[in-house]
Amino acid sequence: MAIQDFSRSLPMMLYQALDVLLPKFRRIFNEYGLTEQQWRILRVLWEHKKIALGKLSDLTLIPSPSLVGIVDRLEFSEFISRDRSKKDRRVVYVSATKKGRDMEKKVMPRVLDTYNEIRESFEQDEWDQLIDSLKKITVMEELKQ
Amino acid sequence: MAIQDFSRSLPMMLYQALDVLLPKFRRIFNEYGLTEQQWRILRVLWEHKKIALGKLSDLTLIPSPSLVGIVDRLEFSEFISRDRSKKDRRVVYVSATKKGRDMEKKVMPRVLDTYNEIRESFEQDEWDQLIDSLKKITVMEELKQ
DNA sequence: CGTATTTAATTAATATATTAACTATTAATA
DNA sequence: TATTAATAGTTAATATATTAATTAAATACG
Repeated sequence: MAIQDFSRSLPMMLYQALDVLLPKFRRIFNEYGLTEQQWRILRVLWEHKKIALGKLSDLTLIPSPSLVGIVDRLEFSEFISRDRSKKDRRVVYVSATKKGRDMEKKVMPRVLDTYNEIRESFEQDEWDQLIDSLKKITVMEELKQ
Repeated sequence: MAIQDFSRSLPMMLYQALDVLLPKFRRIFNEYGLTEQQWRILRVLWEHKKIALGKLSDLTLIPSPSLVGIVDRLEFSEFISRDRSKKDRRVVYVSATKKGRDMEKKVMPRVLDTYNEIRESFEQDEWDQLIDSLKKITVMEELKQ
C-alpha cells in the first residue's frame, strides 16, 4: 500500500460508496419509469408544492444546465408542470401534477425500506458521526473558490 | 426539518461532499488539459505500467462503456497506448506513454497539496473514522444485488 | 471434438454532467 | 432616466454515465 493510496483517497471512497449504495435505489426508480434525477426532483416537489428552478437545482444538487432537460422530460411525462412567475418574469416555478404527487405513495415506502436497511447496519453513533463529517466537508471554507 | 430529511440523507450528503471537494481538483486537471476521468486513469497507470481495461475500470471506478471512449481520447492525445494481449486476445492492455508518465511530476504535487489542505482540516481520528465508515459501506453485503 | 457457456471489450441509445456563452429580465446607480 | 451590472434560465458543445445488446475469444463439458 503506497503512502498515498489512491483507492482509499477521500474522493474515491465517496465515489465508491455511491457506486455501492445507488444501484439498489435505481432499481426501484426504474420500476416506476423514473431516473434517479427525476426521482430527486419529485422528492423535493413532494415537500414544496411550488419551487423556482434555481432553488430546485440547489436542493437536488442537479446543475442547472442538466436540470432544464430533466424538467423537460418530466413535463413531457406529465409528472410536473412549469409556470413563469408574474412578479419576476425571469423565474420559472415547477410543481408536481397529480400524477407526480401520486408517485409518492408508491415509491417512497420502498425507498425508505431500503434506506432503513442500510442505516440499521450502522450503530447510531457511527451513523451520526459519518453524517457530521460529511456535513463538515460541505461547509469547508478552504474549498470555497 | 422533516422526519426523513432528504438533504441530509446519506446519498445526498455523499453527492454534496463530492460537489464541494472536486471543483478545486478539476481546476488543476484542466490546467493540464486533463478531465477528471483522464486523470484517474493516468493516476493508476503511474503505479501499474501495464494494466487490463477491466482492472483499470475497477481501480478508477469508471464503468467500462465509458472507459472505452476516455481511453480513446487519451490515446489520441498520446498520453497512453493500447495493446492487445498475446495470451488472451480478448484482453486489452493500457500503459502510459512518456508524455503520460511525465505528467506525474507536474500534476501530482499540486493535487497532493490540495488534498493535504483538506485532510489537515480534520483531526486524524475523525479522518480515519470517516474513511472507515465509507469503507464499511463499500463492503456491505446487504447491497450486493 | 463440438457445442454451450462464460468472459473482455466494445457498440448503441439515451440521459446527465461540465463549462462557457447567451437571452431576457431585473436591480443598481451615475 | 439611461446605462451598467447582476440574476434566472436556457442553449451549445463536448464528455461521461447508464443500461442493454453485441462481438470475439476463451473455457467448460457432454
